Amino acid sequence: MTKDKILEAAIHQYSLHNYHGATMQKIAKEVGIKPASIYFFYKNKESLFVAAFQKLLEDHFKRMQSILEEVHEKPILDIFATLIKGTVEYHKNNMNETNAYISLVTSPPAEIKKFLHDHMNKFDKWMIDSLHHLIKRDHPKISDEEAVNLTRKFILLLDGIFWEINLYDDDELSVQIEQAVHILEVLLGGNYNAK
Amino acid sequence: MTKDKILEAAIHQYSLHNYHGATMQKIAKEVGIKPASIYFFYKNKESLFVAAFQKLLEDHFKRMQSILEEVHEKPILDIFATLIKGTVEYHKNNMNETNAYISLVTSPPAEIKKFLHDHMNKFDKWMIDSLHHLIKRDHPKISDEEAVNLTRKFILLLDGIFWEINLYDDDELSVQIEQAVHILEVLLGGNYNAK
Amino acid sequence: MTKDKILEAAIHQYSLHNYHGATMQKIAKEVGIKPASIYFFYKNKESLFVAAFQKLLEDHFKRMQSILEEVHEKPILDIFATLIKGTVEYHKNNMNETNAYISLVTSPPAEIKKFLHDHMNKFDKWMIDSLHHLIKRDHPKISDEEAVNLTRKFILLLDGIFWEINLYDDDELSVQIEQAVHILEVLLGGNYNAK
Amino acid sequence: MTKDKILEAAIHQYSLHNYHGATMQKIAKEVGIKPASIYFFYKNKESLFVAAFQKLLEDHFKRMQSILEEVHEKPILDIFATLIKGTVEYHKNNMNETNAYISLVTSPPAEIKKFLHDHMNKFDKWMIDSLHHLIKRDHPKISDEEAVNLTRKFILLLDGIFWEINLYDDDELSVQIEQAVHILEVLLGGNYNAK
DNA sequence: TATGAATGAGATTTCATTCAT
DNA sequence: AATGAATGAAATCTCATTCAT
Repeated sequence: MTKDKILEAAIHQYSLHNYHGATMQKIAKEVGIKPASIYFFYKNKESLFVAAFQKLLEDHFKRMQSILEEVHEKPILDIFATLIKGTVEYHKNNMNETNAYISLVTSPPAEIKKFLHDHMNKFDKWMIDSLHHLIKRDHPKISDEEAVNLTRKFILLLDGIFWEINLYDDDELSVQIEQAVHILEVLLGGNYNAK
Repeated sequence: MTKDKILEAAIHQYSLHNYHGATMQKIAKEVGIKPASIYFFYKNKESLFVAAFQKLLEDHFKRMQSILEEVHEKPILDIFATLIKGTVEYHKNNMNETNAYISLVTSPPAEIKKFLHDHMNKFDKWMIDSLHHLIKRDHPKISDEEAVNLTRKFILLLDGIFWEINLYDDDELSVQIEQAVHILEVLLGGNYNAK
Repeated sequence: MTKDKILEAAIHQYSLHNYHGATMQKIAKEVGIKPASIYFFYKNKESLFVAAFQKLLEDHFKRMQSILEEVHEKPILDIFATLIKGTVEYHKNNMNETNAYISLVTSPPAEIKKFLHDHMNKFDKWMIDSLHHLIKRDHPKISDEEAVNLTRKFILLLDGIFWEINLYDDDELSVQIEQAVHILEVLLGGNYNAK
Repeated sequence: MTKDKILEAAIHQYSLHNYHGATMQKIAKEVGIKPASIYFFYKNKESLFVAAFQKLLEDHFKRMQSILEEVHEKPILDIFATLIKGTVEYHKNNMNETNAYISLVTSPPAEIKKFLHDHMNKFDKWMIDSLHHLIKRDHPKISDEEAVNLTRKFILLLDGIFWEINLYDDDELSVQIEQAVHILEVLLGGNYNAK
């Protein structure tokens, strides 16, 4: 559908050139239509990008949910590792969207700032709740506070890996993922010297 | 000096609006000159931004070096903590430059990509070398491999915190910094009898 | 059609002010549109002028062909005279195009140099072939070499007249045309003292 | 002297890009000074070019005079031939100035039109007078009217050759010069028993 | 649904010129 | 005699948008 293709092209162009550089011209060209035609589907550039960003964030959220769903029966360390690897894999396979997502988070256009903040809260809450529940399932003796802190540490590591997707090539990134998993192992098991 | 003021204004406008949104008009206005005057100092927009980005990366590097210099006599855990806090503090105090730095890293203009990559390599190499040396100083029994891995873990945590500067407010960020320091403590065997 | 009107205005402005003086502003004003609209039809100034110059040269060629066609049944001296007078008349009536043509030939923009050279070759070849054939028709005893040289002489005289269109007013030019015709008469007939 | 070098650079740039394209920037660069420095010597662009064009026309005139002076003792046909060859040679060796001269004649800037017209008249008058006198010297029987017409024919041929300097390469031009000389030979009765 | 044609606004850049030094 | 610094004006071109078809 043309409307969806416009959305995808908008995200792609945004990932390449940011808001001001993602021109209606370039978007239209990528879709194979004329700029005037975009206005049949979207009122103007701003509303096109509001729609594009919503799709972007929702896709990202859904993806994270589906990863968690797939692995939620495994032990918590496996879940952690799978989430990290799944995140990396997803972003490697969707660099367009990921770059757009990063640009969006780091310098959101004024119009979408509120929407973005709400989304982030929802996402964080969901992840903390889900992980907290799974930690307690596997390690019933861990206190609530410890479980929360462990979740926070996991998110911190996930954010570190996420940022490093931009900085490192595949091999270096694999090493960093190992480091992250190893940290979680230590935190969960205490069998540090066992490694 | 006008030339330097132009550079700073370019970075500021870049942090606000990215490359295409940082117009010569806005930059000139911020400096208090007319757009045409910029061309006396810089051949064109591209070369202005190449100069701006070089300054940005060099400033960032120098700042990290000076933080490390200030604390290098303390125990390694303090150094880790200070580096993390110093990084956060620096970025909080220089949001212009930080946002510009992030935009630059996530979606660098084609012309500066090589320069950026070289800089990143230099910076990483410097940080790994410096920390490796300090870890061995305080924990002489740690093997080279372990020291390298510890450094990598520290960088991973630092990257996580760095990314979260964008996402969290001050209080939340403090909590995350605590988590990071706690992880490093654990890794260094602080409250782990296992080590 | 707007596209054609732009072309004509470009030629006119070029004849008045040369390439750098023929601004998009002036061209648009002459057409009755805004400068930005030109870019709907032509990618940029350069490609507009490449198109304009092609039209210019083609028009000139076609005109010369049609003159020759009209008179080719008359005796060769009449043909010579008609070609000279036709050339002058055409240029007097199309001073825009003629001035543009001269500017083009004397200082062609780099982009059109090859096209210009090819055109000139084609034009020369056509004129020499056509005239050679007509000379032999009327004066079968003239050798091939003599016919070629006579053609060359005619072209030389035509070029002289052409250049003098710029220098002389109408009366002076008429005198010069007479001189040219007289020379051709002499060359063809040898009855020099007859005049 | 800088003032003269500016003049030469102005002519050169004019020959390359015409009035609007010959910028103070380019002229200054060719001289090796800064644009602002030109204003020490010339009030503004217009007065610089008035001076440049005067020099151009005077140089051209002087050159023609000196050629004539060198050969005025030879027979008239030799004088004709030498003038033609001298003109070509001069222009081939001074393409900068020649192109500037042609541009000037074909599309003079408004400010210099009067000066140009006066110069042309003076030049023509001088050439007609000089040649008329020399024709009568060698061919005392030729009537005044015939002498005038012969001079006109010579000028016509000279103009033809002049225009062809732009169109033909060296070899082709040599052939055309031969044609011109041959015509003059015929007109002077060289190998025509009819006269 | 889609486009051709057009435009106002504004972006980048160039240019002639000025003026203090 | 020459320049560094600056600017108003204008040139080229882009961009979001409109509207009739």
